[in-house]
Amino acid sequence: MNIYDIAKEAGVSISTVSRVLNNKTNVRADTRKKVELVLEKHNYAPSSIARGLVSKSLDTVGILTIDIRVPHYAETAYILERELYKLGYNAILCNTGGKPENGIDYITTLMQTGVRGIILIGSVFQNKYIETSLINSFSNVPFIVMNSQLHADNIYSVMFNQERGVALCLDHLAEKGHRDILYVQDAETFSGANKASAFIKLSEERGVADAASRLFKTSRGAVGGREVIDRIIESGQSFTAIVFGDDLTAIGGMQRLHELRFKIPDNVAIIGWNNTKSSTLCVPYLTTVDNQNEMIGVISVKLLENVLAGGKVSRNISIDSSLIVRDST
Amino acid sequence: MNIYDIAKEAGVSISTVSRVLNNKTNVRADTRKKVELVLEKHNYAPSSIARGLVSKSLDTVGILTIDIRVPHYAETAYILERELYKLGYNAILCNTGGKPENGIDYITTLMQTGVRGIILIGSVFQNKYIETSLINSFSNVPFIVMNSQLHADNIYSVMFNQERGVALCLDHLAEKGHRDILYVQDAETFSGANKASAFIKLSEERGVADAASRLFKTSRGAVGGREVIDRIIESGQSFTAIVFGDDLTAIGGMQRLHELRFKIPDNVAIIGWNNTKSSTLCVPYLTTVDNQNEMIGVISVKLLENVLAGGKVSRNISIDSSLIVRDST
DNA sequence: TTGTAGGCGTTATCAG
DNA sequence: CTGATAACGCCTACAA
Repeated sequence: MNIYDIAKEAGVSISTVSRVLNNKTNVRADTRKKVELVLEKHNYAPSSIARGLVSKSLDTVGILTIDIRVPHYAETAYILERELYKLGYNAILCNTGGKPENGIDYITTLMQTGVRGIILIGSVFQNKYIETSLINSFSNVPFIVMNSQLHADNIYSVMFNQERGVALCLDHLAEKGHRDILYVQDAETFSGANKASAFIKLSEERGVADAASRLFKTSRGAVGGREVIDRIIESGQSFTAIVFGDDLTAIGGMQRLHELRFKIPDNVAIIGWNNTKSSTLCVPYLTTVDNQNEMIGVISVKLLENVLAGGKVSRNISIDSSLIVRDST
Repeated sequence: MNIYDIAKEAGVSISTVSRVLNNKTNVRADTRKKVELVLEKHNYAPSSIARGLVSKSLDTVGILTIDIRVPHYAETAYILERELYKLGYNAILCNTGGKPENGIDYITTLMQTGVRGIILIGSVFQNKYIETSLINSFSNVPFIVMNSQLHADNIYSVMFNQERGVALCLDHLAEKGHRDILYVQDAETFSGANKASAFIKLSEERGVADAASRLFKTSRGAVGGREVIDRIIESGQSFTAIVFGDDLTAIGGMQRLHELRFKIPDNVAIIGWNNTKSSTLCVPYLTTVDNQNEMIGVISVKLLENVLAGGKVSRNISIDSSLIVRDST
């Protein structure tokens, strides 16, 4: 069934059918009715592909993530997909595995298929070379970057205010009487580095002498969390509280501390990040930074919508947060 | 840049360019070379949309899931996306939220956009009405159903052998000396019901009197797990081991049991299901049924590939599993 | 208000 | 082996 079949059966031309299909105003009421009847009778839906050939794009948006299996990313992808669908867009999922070359490959394919825009969940790309390559090659499609920052005319970013999150942690811990606070960075991403440098900066503002020595790095996840605890203890660095870059890493850390006979929160206070499901699956329940996932997702899609509508938009949006206090502090 | 521009620059006709683009054999070597040079020079990629207009489909596959935030589904979606991409297909993500009407809506849209096939992760649909509607409306696209069963000419299913999984649990627990084994069903899905009835059947085969009374139901997740423990105890039903339909539910159950001063595995043995990340984030580490997620995903895509290639395929594939024994039993 | 004709970028058919 | 030319299904001037 195509537009010609409908036109023939309704006794009108294809232009008229097209007008009805696209809710144009210049159609006489009874003509419209006549066409609509046929449309409904056959449950007709126009071919997106043929439409796309004219508009040079499909109603799709690419979602790039490093790995949808990471709960935090899945959460975001869910929100994005839901919001996009409300607007009539389908979401194309891409897992880059953290490899820039995969990302480039995906973006190339996405462009070829005529996506309306591309949303990056987190730091899919991390170096200037790729950034520039993006700028030069794909300037005709808007990119929304969540929690990361890239610079080009067609790039817009929605960021969680990491520094504010770190400040909340430090203030909360200070209130609880903690002086020796460590930070564990578990990702070399933009936001990971951001949090770490905020920690150093804010610690020093609060009078900590050599804050950089209170920063430890590890890999994200329970294993990384366990492993870094051993290294911290080995280092001889004193501590009564540890802030982790992600809940899972924090949980791994808690496990290891537990094995080493530390009591949480009596001997050590622990704060996680992202307010994931896991943070209430562990014992004790984890105090964590709410990353405003829902809000960032909704705003990202809204931003894309505005950009596509050609309206004036702000290029960088920053979103504040709160600390969710539970039993680990 | 389109095929005409390339043709002009290479000094050939668009037909020849098309032939080169599609690796047809009937092109003289030097002609091919000439065209390829221009192609590379401009980094040319043909429009998928225009291609789609001819082939009436795009290189996309719809992935329908209830909720990508469920770790088990995210895991599956990741595998599917990866395998599909290897084959040159983009994955369109759809979260139905468990509502059949959403599912219908998504499928309608997907058809309109010309997907090559649709893969359902789990029981997205659950009643005969919708099943029939599917059959009638969308018979021109193959559906791959994972861990659920629907009947129509264009439906193929890849199933984890639930009954075998339950058998492994019962045998393992029997070996550990357990007689009073309960099963907690945490989903009214096809596979959920499947496991539950397998439990009853196998228990009775093993000489349990009123196995049905040893089946409890709750909602999936930690909260459901906690809640069902209270009901079990209230019921007065004796037990020394509990098998849960999902890890998260099992973890909730363990938490509650812990609060009630039960020792795991000394007083109660616990088995989860799906071998999720969470199963090694809890204390004690959870014994769980490996659901062969990876295998099922790979095979599902392979099956779709074969169907699309028009080859002979088996309509129902069943996959066996193993029990991962950890500290909770 | 309605209809006709051309174009969107490919692939496929059929001559040459 | 290569090149016209006609689809594919829709949208959009432009004409009536």
